[in-house]
Amino acid sequence: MTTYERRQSLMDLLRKQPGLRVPEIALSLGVSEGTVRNDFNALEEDGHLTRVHGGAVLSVSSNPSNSEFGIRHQERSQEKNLIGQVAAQLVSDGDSILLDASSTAYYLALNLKERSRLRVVTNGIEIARLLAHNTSNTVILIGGVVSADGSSLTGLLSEQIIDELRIQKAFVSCSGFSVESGLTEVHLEEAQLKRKAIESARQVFALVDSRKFGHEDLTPIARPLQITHLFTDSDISDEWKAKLQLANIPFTICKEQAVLPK
Amino acid sequence: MTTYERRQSLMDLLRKQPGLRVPEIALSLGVSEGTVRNDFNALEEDGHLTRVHGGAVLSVSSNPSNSEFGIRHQERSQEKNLIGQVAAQLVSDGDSILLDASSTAYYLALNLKERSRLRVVTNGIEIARLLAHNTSNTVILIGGVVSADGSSLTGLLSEQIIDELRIQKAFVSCSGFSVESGLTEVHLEEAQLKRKAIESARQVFALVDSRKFGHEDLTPIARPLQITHLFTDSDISDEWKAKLQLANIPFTICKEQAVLPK
DNA sequence: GCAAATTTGTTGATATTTGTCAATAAGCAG
DNA sequence: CTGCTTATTGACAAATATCAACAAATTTGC
Repeated sequence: MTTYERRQSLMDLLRKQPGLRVPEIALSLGVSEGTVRNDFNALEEDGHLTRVHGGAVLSVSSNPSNSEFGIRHQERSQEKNLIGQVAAQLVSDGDSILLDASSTAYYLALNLKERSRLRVVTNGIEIARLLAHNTSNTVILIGGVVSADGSSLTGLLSEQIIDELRIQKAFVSCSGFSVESGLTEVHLEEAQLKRKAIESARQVFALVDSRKFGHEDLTPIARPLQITHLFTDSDISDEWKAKLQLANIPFTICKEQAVLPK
Repeated sequence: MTTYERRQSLMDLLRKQPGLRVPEIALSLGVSEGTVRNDFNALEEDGHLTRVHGGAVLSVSSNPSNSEFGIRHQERSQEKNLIGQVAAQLVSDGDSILLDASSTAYYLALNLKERSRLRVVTNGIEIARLLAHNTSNTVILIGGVVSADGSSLTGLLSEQIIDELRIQKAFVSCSGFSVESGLTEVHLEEAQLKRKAIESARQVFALVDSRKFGHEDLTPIARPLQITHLFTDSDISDEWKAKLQLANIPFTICKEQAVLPK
């Protein structure tokens, strides 16, 4: 049995049962636990599954049962919140900004609570409600088809509206990033909207947590040159730092700046 | 059972009951209380639940039933729910319907949970999320400016979209009703949207709780003739019943004992 | 408001799981 | 066959999970 075949059958197994455990698989396939771990890690790298301590489960994106109401606010919340904190410093009272429906943008929005008179365009429902709560803001929610998790809006109906609005600063996330393709997105509809947004905005700020580096998804949404500045977290590898510098993409690594109290 | 599985089942449990207590869970899962605490804390860190002294509850963000943002469901909720129940009987699987952002329409939406393959157009955010949760539905949320209470969308951006959609049945509420002016609305932007909706819909169903009769507000949105059918509650006076009959407006009084197939 | 009861976070011990590393085996192009 | 890359394995150190015991913090009962 080749490596490829083994990994294929692992995925087949995983589709039939909720999770796999390293020792069991090693035993049933007659390979060492180390090999199973290698397989799991390789498959995770390619986005086919998600590792958990002791085994592996289907990755959240291909697991429909996991898509509960607005639940995407979990993974790497620490890092995303830091990115949000730092990016928020670019927004001043009265700015016209655009946020996509990503969870990173949500954390950014959380850090905009103190701002006033913002003019916000977004397709993220939670983001819209959060910022509309401050009555000095004007929040435009781009219309469209509601996603199953009730968190975002997409669709052709929305896009023409973006053309009619003057947006100073666009904050967009993505599902993948590479130096060659820039920002890439796995969801086609999201991608269309983001591309439109990036075109019409004066400045484009990319919110890219370190997990996204190296993944390259189907649809490119912004070439490296279109990115005004990129924000990421401190888990970024030195290798990627070098690559970003070489590609001449300005970036900021968002660290815990304040000393922990006590 | 792996850590992941255990935490997964904790979340499953939590969705079925309002809260979990540490000692009970420890006993029923056969782990120590310290482990349960670890689980709760980890799940809280990821935003899946909220810790309370002695246990855990579903976090506000993943709790669909929470209505932190001022939904004005309080007043006359009994009556509005009845109207919603009865009006829901007009909706069949696969229908194309329009709902406004009123609380009565929200109660109608609550009674549409069992329907499938609906095509829904609305400017009510809660309504959109509620119905989008059923993946067989297609829910279009009309874009626009988010109201301060985060419940509805209005604005010129939205209206052209309605023209492009074929809507069979429109369910609209209002803030006032008189035989002379028909439905009237106090909010100008809401009114514009509703007028547009009424124009383009095959059938128009007015959801008018009895308090609305006799109030006549600034902007007329539908003449009596445009109303296919009117739903109200049993608090309507005999005087108004007569007036409606005289004006030749078909109407239904929604009472408790209405069709209740057990 | 105080004391008892409960719950919590912490600590150290133990068991599992994980990543690393070097050695070996297997696959493959020339 | 030879040299090269990749895959696999066992050994071991680091990380993680669990547990029990205990002190600190919180809630409850009076």
